[in-house]
Order: sequence, then structure tokens, then C-alpha cells
Amino acid sequence: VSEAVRLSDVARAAGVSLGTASNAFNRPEKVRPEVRARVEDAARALGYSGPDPKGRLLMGGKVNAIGVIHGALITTAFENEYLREFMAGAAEICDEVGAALLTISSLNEEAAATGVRSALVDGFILHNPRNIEKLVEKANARRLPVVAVDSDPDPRFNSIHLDSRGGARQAARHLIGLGHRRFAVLAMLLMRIGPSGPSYHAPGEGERKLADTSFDAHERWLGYGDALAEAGLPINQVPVVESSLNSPGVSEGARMLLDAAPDATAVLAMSDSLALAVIEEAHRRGMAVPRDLSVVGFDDISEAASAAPPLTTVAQPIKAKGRAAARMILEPPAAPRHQVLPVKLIVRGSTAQPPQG
Amino acid sequence: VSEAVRLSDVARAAGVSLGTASNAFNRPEKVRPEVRARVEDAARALGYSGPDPKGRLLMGGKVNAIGVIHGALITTAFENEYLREFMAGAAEICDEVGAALLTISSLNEEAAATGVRSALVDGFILHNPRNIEKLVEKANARRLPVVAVDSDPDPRFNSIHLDSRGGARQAARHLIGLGHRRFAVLAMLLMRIGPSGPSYHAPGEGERKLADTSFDAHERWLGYGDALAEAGLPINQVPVVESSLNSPGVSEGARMLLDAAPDATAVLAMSDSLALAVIEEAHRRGMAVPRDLSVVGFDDISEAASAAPPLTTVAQPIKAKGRAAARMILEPPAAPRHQVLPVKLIVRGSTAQPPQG
DNA sequence: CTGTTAGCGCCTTCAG
DNA sequence: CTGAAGGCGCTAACAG
Repeated sequence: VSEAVRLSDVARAAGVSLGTASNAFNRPEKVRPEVRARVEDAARALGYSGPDPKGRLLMGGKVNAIGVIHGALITTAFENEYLREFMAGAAEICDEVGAALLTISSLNEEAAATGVRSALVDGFILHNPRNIEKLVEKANARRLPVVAVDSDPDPRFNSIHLDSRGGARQAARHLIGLGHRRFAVLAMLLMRIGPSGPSYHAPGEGERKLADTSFDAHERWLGYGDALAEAGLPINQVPVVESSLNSPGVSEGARMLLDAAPDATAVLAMSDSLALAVIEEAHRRGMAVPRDLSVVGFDDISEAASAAPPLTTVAQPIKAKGRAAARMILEPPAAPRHQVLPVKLIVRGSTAQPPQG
Repeated sequence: VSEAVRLSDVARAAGVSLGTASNAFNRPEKVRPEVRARVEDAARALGYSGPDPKGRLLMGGKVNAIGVIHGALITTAFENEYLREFMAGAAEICDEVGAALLTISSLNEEAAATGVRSALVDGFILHNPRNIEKLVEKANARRLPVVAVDSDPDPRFNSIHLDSRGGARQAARHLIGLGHRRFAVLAMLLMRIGPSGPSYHAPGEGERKLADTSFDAHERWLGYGDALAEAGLPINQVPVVESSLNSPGVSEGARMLLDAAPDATAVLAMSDSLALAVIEEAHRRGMAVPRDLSVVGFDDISEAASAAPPLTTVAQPIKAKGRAAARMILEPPAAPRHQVLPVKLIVRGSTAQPPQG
């Protein structure tokens, strides 16, 4: 193993000053072609392949990478359908400008904070993480731009979010319009996309309090409540199961929900993964969807349209959201921007009138 | 916008030396609790959230991130089924140790080279990129460890690959054993997972030369050839279509193949995405699989088992491969290691005896 | 335990 | 175009 060769070595070998060698690499036009060639030859001869990024970095240069914190294991970014599409959107923008995409572990608050403090990136996409203020503060200390996605919008920093409440309201109204009156809600437990199992909230216990404190989940919850209230159905009368989003968790949640609410005619699922799991579980029990049970999801992941039956769901522009987030980091606006993306009910085959009697 | 605050500022504010301040953050046990508290208070007051990673980096510290170059757009890492599983495997290891995962754009050689030269990571997973020697050389110049995946194994650097040839041989033998004699091959065009369309190679033109020069594709091709030769069927007599792996490309490739080889009773597809596209296209033409056409894939992505019909395929341990690759970077072996992963034919529902007559 | 002093590898003046 | 010098922010080594 030979010694590491650095710019000064190359300069010496080429019989050039350090400054000139630097220019030869970074501003080739400022150095005579002949000299440049000499430097390049020397570099090749020494096995030097350009200035080490570490040095340049210190001078305040860009890293050419953007970091994503998504409140879950890195693995999730490659496995969860929704997150994959979001990441793919962000990746599209990175591809356009040749930047790299750093996926940062952030299962717990501490990991996320460490990530924001130490990741070598030009900015962070904070996708609905826990304790976002703290993360933003740490990013600010490093003077790195930040965009909050699907989090409680704060006037002090960039954000992108959806009209989740409106979307959820539409979903519930759709079912009410079809004649449904007996509902069940399958909620998502974003905060621990992990091993923990689903939990059941029985109806009628006064004010309902979900374990998931994430902004988006809460908004969807409120939207369901809006529509049910319009129909004179207090939401605290409907059985709720909260379920994490990994694959075993989702199935278990669906099972628990159908056990807990055997007479429901319609399920409001806060995400498509959850909705698809409910359909699967219903089929397993010999129920037909939508004949015996209507199911409406949220997100419109690509699997939704091709499911059997095709899923009625609230579509959000997942990929566009990813793109918008990445752009916000690559070209930070002068003043904080707050973008809200539209949401739209897509009626497909998983909802119908409730069964007679 | 205030000035950036650095460690020396904190030290001064706390009435401590720079070295002590550094220790307070990095080796807290080496500094009296009382003093440490003073430093921490000062830091808090100034809005300083720990030493800037850029400085530490220069000292030769670890970045705590591993880079992946996969010869395609970053987007692909989140969209292609096979790649997703591979990345998820690598991510699992990162999650275990709290490292981050950097996905680097590498659609063309130049982008890949730039990535290896400038990405801030502790090492690179080179997943079957073009011109791997050059990339390894650049990584060596930076003294960063490297592992080549599914590439031509080179004794000089770490590698992980499959017995692709053996797997392909098994796949073809399986079909031959069922009685098939009229084959078609759907090959993958790894080098441009991009816009370019599929290309057809008519049979009987002497030595066959595929456009895709990737190691793994070639090995699979040789494996098919081995088995066909055993049955007295020269592989240059079988129609071949090469197709890129993005979603429109795959469908187009399947269409072109069935057009070009209408009398084939069996299709050897070099990847599951391709195989599933062939099944879909066959169904579209009113052909039943496996009654009218047998199809065998390669990879055993998770969709393979749940397809209709379930796909007969050559399983490779995709996730384990990702895990092994990440481990190789996080704990580089002293001497180059060359790991070969097993491959295994899984017979499911997409293959059967050829139709009579 | 503390303070001081060198660098880490590079970029940018600034005067020649 | 050159050469020297200063600094980016931090860490490590060593003397107090």
C-alpha cells in the first residue's frame, strides 16, 4: 500500500505551483493547455484522480447530495410502496442535476438528530419525522436548507404538504353517500414502522386519542371525523385499529380490525397498504369486496389501480411531492415557502352500496 | 442570518481551550462533568449543535455512509424490483450500524467516475457497472474499499457474485426435460436501463453477439447455451430479443419476442421482470401459461411467487447479496475476498410440458 | 485534566 | 502564470 498522493505531490511532479495545479483541475481555462497537459500527465503517472473532495468541502463547497430523513429504517425507503414512490420522485430531480441521494437512518429521535448533525449533504428532506423542530434547529446550526414534508407546516421553514383532511373527508363522504352507516377505521402508526403490533381502540370512550401523533395521520383522522359528524355519526363511536406499516404489521392490523368490527360495512383505511391488507383479509374470510365490505384507501400507490378489485382511494401526487421536495433543497427559496398539494378521490371498484338488511 | 458559530467560539464562550471543547463533545469521559456542562451550556447559548462533520472528515475519520453505484438512474434503485430488494438488503446492514446509504447517479461512465471520485462515503458497492476497473482504480486512489457485485470477479478486489451460468443452465435443462425443443430467449440490456427500445437477433447468423456486455447477462446466456447444446440445440438457432429493464421497455420486449418467435413453446427470460412481462403479453394474446407457453425467469423477486401463474424461476438470494456487499464495505477484509452465492431453480406454475402436436 | 501546537487537503488571495 | 501564506473546522499529540 503506497502513500496517499495529494495535489501538492502532483504539482511538484509536474514542476508547477500548487495554485496552478489546483486551477488545472478546477478552472482549466485559466491555465495554458500545455501546462495543463503536463499536470494531467503527472496526475496519471501518480495515480491521482482529481482533488480529494474532503479538502474542497472544507472551503464551503457543495457536497452534491441531498439527505432524506423519513422516520423509519433505511430499509423502509426501499420496501414501503408509498415511500418508494416518494423517493423515486426525489431521485428524479437528483438524476437531472447529477446529485446523489443519501438515505439516513432515523428510526428514533436520536438517530435522526445524529443524522442531521453529521450527514454530509447540502440539505435535508424531513419526511414527517418526530420532533421536527429539533431537527430543523440542528440543520440551521449547520446552515443547511430544509424542507418539511407532510409535517405540521411552520412559517419558519419550507414545507410541502397535502390537504389530507379534505381528502379524508371526501373519502368518508363518498361512503356515506353510498349509504354506509357502520364504519371502522384502520389508522397508521407512522411513528414506529417497526416490530410493534397493532392496537385496538374500542368505541365510545369519549374523546379519542390516537397513539400516532404524526401530523398527517391526525389530519386524516380529523377529515374522517368531519364527514361522519355531518351524517350525525360521532367518530368516537367507530372502532379503530392503529397499525404499523411494515408488511406483517399491516396484515395483523387488518385481522384485528375485522375481528373487532364484524358488522362494519365500510372501512376507512388511512393508507393504501392498509386498505389492500383489509381486502386481502376480507377475501380470506370469504367476504366479497365491495359486495360485503367497502374499502377506501389513501395515497393511490401504483398497486392500487391494479388490485382486485381496483382500490377506491384518495390520490395524492406522491412522486410530484418527492420532486418538489428535492427541488426545494437544490434551489432553496429566499423566504420560506409552503406548498400544498392537491388531493383527489378516485372511485374505483372497492366501494359500493352496503349489503341489504 | 448570523455568522456560523464554530468550536473555537464555543470554547472561548465557555472559557475553555479548544482542545477541551473538542473533548467535551467527542470524549466526554475525558473532561470533568462540571467543565463539560459549561461547554454544553455555551454551545446551547450560541446555537451550536456539535462539531461540524466537515472538519472531522479531514482528519481521516469515517463518514458513516456507504455509496452504491448501480449503472442506472438513481430512480431505478427505488423502482426496479430486483434492485430494490438488493438495496433493501444493503440498507439492513446500514440500519444495524447506523450508517447511511448514498445512492449515486451512474447512468453513464462519466457520471459513475465522478461519483467515485467525489462522493463522501466510506466505500463503494459497485453493482455491475460499466468499466469497473476504472472505478476501482479511482476508489483505490482515495483508499476507499470497494466490492464488485455481479461483475467479472477480479482477484485484485472484493467481489460477490452468483453461479449465474449454472442457474441459467438449470433453467434451460428444466424446460428441455419437460420436452420443449422450440425456445426463445428474452435477454436483458443492463447497460441502458433507459429509453432505448429492445432489439431482435434473428437465429442462424453464426456466432451470436449480444449488445449487453455485462458479465452477468453473458453468464446467463452461456448457461442457456450449455443446456441447449446438451440437447443438440445450438443456441444461435434460437430467436433472441434484448430488452431494457424499465417498465415500457420490458413490455415492448415481450411483444417483440412473441412476434418474432410465434412457434416457440418455451421462453427463457433472463430476469423475472422480463418473464412476468412475457406472461402478461401471452395472456393478452389469448395464450395460456403454461399450457400454450412455458416461461422461466431469473432472480425470484418477491412478485414471482404471487404472480398468476406463479413463476418458475432461478432464485438468487437478492437481499443476502445486498447484505453481504454492505458488510464487505463496513468491515473490509484484509485480503480481497471473492464470495459466490448459490442459485437454485424453483419450479412453480409457469412451466409445463409443451402442447401436443 | 488543560492549553498549545501541528497538521488533515485544499482553495484563494496577494504580490511578484 | 508563479510562489508563499493564510485559513476552512476540527482532532491528536504533547507538554504543562
